[in-house]
Amino acid sequence: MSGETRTVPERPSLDGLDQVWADRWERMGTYRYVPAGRDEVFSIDTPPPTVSGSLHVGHVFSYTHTDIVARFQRMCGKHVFYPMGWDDNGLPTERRVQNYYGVRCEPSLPYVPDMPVPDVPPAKGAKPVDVSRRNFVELCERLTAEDEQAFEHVWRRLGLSVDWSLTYTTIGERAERVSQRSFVRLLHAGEAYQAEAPTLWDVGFRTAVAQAELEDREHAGAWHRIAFHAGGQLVYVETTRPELLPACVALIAHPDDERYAHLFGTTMTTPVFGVPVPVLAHPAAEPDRGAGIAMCCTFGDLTDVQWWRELKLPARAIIGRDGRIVAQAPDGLDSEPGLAAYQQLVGATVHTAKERVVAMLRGTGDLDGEPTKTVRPVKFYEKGDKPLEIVSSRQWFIRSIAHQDKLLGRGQELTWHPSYMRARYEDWVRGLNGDWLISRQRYFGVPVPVWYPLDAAGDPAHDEPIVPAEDTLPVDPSSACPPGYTEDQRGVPGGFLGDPDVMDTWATSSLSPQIVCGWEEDAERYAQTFPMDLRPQGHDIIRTWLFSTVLRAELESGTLPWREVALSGWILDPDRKKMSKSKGNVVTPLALLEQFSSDAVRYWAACGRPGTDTAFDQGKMKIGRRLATKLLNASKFVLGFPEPAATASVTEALDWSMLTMLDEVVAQATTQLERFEYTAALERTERFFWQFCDDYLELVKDRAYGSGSDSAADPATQSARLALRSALSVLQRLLAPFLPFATEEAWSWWHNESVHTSPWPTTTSTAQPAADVALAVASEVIGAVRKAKSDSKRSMKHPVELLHVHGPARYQQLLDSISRDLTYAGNISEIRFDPTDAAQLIFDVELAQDGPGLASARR
RNA sequence: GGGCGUGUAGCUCAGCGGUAGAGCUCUCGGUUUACACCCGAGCGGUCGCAGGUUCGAUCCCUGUCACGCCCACCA
Repeated sequence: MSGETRTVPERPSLDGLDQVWADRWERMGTYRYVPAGRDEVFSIDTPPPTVSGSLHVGHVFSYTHTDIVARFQRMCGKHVFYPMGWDDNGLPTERRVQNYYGVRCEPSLPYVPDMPVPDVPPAKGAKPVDVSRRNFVELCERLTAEDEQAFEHVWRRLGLSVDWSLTYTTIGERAERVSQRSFVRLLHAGEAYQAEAPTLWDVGFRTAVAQAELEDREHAGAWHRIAFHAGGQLVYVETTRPELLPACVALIAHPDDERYAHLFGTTMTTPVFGVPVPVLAHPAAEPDRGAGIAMCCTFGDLTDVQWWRELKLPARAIIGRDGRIVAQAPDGLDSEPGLAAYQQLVGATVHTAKERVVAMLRGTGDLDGEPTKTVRPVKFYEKGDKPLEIVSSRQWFIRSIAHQDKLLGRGQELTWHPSYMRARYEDWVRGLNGDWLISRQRYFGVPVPVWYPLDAAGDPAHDEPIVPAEDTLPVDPSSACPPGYTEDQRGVPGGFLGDPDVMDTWATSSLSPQIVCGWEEDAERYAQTFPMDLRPQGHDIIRTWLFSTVLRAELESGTLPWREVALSGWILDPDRKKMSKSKGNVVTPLALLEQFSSDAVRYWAACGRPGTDTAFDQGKMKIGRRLATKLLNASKFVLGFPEPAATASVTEALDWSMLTMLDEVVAQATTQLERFEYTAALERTERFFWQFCDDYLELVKDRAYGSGSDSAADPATQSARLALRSALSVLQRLLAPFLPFATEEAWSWWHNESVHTSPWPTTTSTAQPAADVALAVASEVIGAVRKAKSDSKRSMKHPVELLHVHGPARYQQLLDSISRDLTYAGNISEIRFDPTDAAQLIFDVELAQDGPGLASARR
């Protein structure tokens, strides 16, 4: 026995149920994972929300979808493995900690044990306080722990049926160990490697970023038409980045472009800086763009990188990691006036350098006309606020290009909800243009677990990394020593150096299945839960989280990480715009849950199908609240009738009919939930439930009360009572995944155990022939009677003298069998049936004479 | 430029080969002891547009327009 039966209240209410049941579920361990064989387990790879602020309605929306499926599977007898995770790793946390505590990470500083927590909020206008990396990480952990508590509170209140004892984080010890172990193995397998290469670089965060984290933004710029020289000959090039002129290594036009064909193979000189550069042909040059001839710089964009690589051009990098022009003039720029010009740019930002170069071009007369303003898409790091530069640096990569075909195959094996989302994954995999860059020049993340020996000159041997043994993980090479070295050898010639980088968040969160399933640490659990059953996630992170998780599982175990993936849509505000904080239209989830009740908010969420963007709609929440309240009232009403006798059986056509219809609802809802069509399952169940309340309950009331003196013995009364309770039991369970609080409350009025661990209803009724239409016909009759009364503006209680029914003879017997219920529900004195040739039933309703006499309705 | 999705009642959406559906809104009516956080009835649509297939098309095909999203291009 896991709970106490609660009594049916005088006036059932939703208010307060959320808290009562959330607490009780925790106490009773209702959602605790109970280990079982793989076939009996349903494991869910929950997306760990980023803990850098607060949850919003979009989270509530998508996590509810997963919970509905989890609850359904649990009731179907599955041992549901449903953990929650927190993504506290990475840049969003760093940024938040910087602002919240007013600190900045300075890796060169020593660790200060027991450092006092900075004042919160920091004094206005105060300069950020520099703290060591380890102290910075401690502050990150401190702040995320607070946020995680707040998040958990919301999730419990929403009624997510997660097992909180399984909670993981993406920066906890276990996650770090898994992340580093996988990295070390990939390194040994040759699937992880480092390379010095041009990489996309965010100058604000001063870190490399991956292809998957890019986004295009409209950025204002201007076309500059500048002259290149060869003897007396001029060629005009149009560029939006004149500041890169000193980084120019070639001029490039399309091989078929006759305008420039005569120049291919010749050399021209850059204006101002006087550097000779070759004129080359390459098919990536587009004759229609600008002047048709491009200035290739190292590096202005990815096309420059392509040309540089394929045409084996020299590197003349001029932009440093801080986004400023580096002091060292590039090779090839060696003329007196060229160097003098370059000196004026050193230390300048890209923006300032551009102005200065333009001024110089004006000075030498090499700027043709005035710059013409333009707005064009420019690549940004999705979390950054300055355009990305391309900087050459040493970085770690995981091979993905080599596995493209295999990854496409995995995409085919995976079941997608909705199925068309597969196309996005395939587009992404086909469009990969490089391996996955996983190293980041940041602090709060899982460290790259390698050291490098230092040679006699103190230079690191990057191609001979010292890799830790797996049983020593996790390690932080910035504080731990490699085997065979002592700490005093750190950074000295002949000693060692730790890799200063951390791995990108996705490099760890892509291992969420391995982290939660106990990979390499709990063989039993791993066998029970991996590969997992379901990955729910947003469609916006197919190219990041979904892709990278598939890749990691492929590399680690040669399998898919899960069987199915369910993509949720966006929440749109009522103006059909995506809801976002910046627009100020975000409502806090807790306020909604309090205002409408958790069940009501869940109902709204359940109305959004997988992959479909859904409007934020408080009207839907009101309807959900109405449904939940109705369930309480209807349950109270049904349970108010005496229990059916032990010998009771369903004997009446109307009761049979209702139960037969309900059977069909069960069958459909079950199939739909198995297919993640929870919206359809809810709609189907809800529609039946309202017919059950509006028509069946009204029809059967009198019979269930038992009007005669010996009512309890009347089989018809017993039939009604039995049918009512049977239907109620099924309906409460069908609605349980959607409205866990109201259903649990109403279920507790007559059961000891939780509805959420009760078996999902099955189709069991032994329907009698022709009984299946009785309720439909009865509803039709009642509808006609109600319409007649409504048309003559009478109360529904108003007596009907005569109900005259015309129609096919086969309805005679059916009408007889339900006439008792009909006469009560419609307050009808007499029902007369006349067989006719008509295909349908026709009703003449004769109201009692107390004013305007006869009304009739035809249906 | 490529791909995907969506266009059905004022609103939110279901239906996807056989006489247009639900809820909300609106109008009218109802002190019916499960529920006024309620109940009943009604108004409301050439199913984006144009062709085609079919006995028959909202549903299938082709084209087209509009909106949204993803990807690519970014000299």
